[in-house]
Order: sequence, then C-alpha cells, then structure tokens
Amino acid sequence: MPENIDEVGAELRRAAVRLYSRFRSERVEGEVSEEALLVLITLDKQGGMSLSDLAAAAKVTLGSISQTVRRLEQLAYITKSRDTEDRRKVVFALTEQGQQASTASRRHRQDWLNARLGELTAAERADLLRIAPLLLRIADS
Amino acid sequence: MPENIDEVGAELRRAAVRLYSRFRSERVEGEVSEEALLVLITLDKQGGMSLSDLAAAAKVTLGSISQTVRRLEQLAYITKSRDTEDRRKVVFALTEQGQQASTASRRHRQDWLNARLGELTAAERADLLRIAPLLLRIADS
DNA sequence: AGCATCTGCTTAGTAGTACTAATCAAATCG
DNA sequence: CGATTTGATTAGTACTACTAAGCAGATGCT
Repeated sequence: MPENIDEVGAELRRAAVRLYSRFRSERVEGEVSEEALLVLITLDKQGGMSLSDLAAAAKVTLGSISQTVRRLEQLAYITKSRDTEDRRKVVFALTEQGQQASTASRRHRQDWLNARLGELTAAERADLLRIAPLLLRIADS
Repeated sequence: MPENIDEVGAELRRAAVRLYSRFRSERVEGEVSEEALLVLITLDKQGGMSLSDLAAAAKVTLGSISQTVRRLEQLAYITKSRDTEDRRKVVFALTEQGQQASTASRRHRQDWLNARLGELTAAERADLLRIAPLLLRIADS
C-alpha cells in the first residue's frame, strides 16, 4: 500500500525529532549529553578505540567526535593516550569516574524511559523490541 | 520480562539519536531544517497560528520557536502579522514560496526514506506504521 | 482613570552538535 | 629521501534548545 509508505515516513520523521528532543531534555545538570553518553558506552564495551574508531561507531566526522571527546577528557571521564604502534593515533579509555558517570546517567535515563515503557502493553513492548533494530538499520543504511 | 525493558530503552535511545542525525544529514543545500519543516507543515495544516501555538505544537519554548520562525520569515517562507483581536499576538501564514519549499523538501526527504522503507517487508512496514504513533506518544508523555 | 499584574513575544547569552576546510605530524610509498 | 596518505586538531559556520531579562499590549482591581 503505497499510500502508507508516505504516512510511515512522515510519522517516523516527526517521532524521531520528538524523541530525540525528549531524550535530550531528560538530561539533568551534571550529566553528559546523549551523544557523549553513547561514546562512553562504546568505550565501556570496548576500550582502546582510536578517534577514527569512535567517529565510525557514532557515524559522525572526525571533527565532530573530536569535540565530544575533548569535553569528556576535560571532565576526566576518559583518558587519551598515543598509540604505541602508530603514533598518529590516539587511543581512549574510560576512567573510573567515566564508568560511574556512564552507569549513573544510563540508569537515570532508563528510569524515565522504563516508566514510559511500563505503561505500554506487553504486545506493544514486543513490537518496540522488534522494531528498534529496524530503525537502526534504516538510520545506518 | 523486565530485562527486555532495559534492552528496548537502550536500543530506542540509540535509534532516535541515529535517525535524527540521519534525517538531518539528508537535508541538502537550500532546504530548511527538520524543525523548520515541521513548522511549515504545521502551518500548512492550519494557518493563522500564533507563536505560542507553534511552540506548543513543536513542544519547545517560545524562545526556541521564535528563532526558527525568524529564519523562516527571513526566507519569506512565512509571513508574520499582528492579531487584530489581541495585538500582543503574532499570527503566521505560509507564503506561496513557503508552500513550495515545504512540498519540495517533504518530497525529497520522503524519497530517501521511502527507498529505505521499500526495502523492508510488508510486515515490517506494518509494524512501523503501528509503532510510529507509539513513539510519538512516548516522546510527548 | 490609573496602577499593578499577567500574557505574548523578542533578544541576549550559553551550551551542545554537526559540518567543512585548513593545518600539522607521523607513517608509508615509490 | 621527498611525496603522498592517514589520523587528529582547530577554526569557522550553522542550527537547536534553554534560561533570563525586558518590552508592550491586555486585563483587573480600587
């Protein structure tokens, strides 16, 4: 049904803009931004990544991620060091504080979202779980 | 299953950030931003809205929408006039150019998204259609 | 009528994200 | 050993969002 495709697209765009803005606004004083948190999570899952690695993971340019990373370093949430193999590269690692900040932020944001998700029916949650990877696939295609 | 709730939340956050950034990057030179486009669409559906109306529709503050609207006015995509009943209010209307810009932008962005959606199965599209309003509900709750 | 208050909007300042382009330094290729 | 490529940084631009300060019109109270 070709008519529905347009429909889905418009709804999806609107939903993405709203959700993004909503997620941002859930951030409280002292917490890192959504994008920065994703960097922390990435480093948590796999340490020792270079700037290029982080840029690729976040799908942004080197310049953009460089800014984000600079802020995180100033907060002492991550450390930067030169790669011993290739000294052009910098490799990043999560600090103890970064680890804690990441966990705390994640928990806080999840609390809010979980409350919302809890209001849904089990079927709706199941739909969401199924759809989320689909959305990522669309975004990354 | 409480475990899945956390899962859904994390996926959803990541998907929202990515999708938003993807939508933004689809914008080409000369097109208005995602947020501005939503304003144009809002005015297209219902003209003569005040700044407060637009702020409420977009769920942002007056200051934020004021900026967006100022840019649109500079582009001559919308016109601003004083409400005759209450002269504190300003009411906005889409211009011919705004109408065209809106349609063109919408079509261009939809083309990209439709191509993505076309790659999905009918069942997945159906899921998306069902889920989109749910996402909006979450964002606006 | 006249002052106080409320309401609608604007503007300035801050912060954060993203992009491109210019630049620098290390590695690598010929 | 120069030329080129690659990794990263920085500067400049554009947008979005927020808060706070301030202005102007409307309304209410005495």
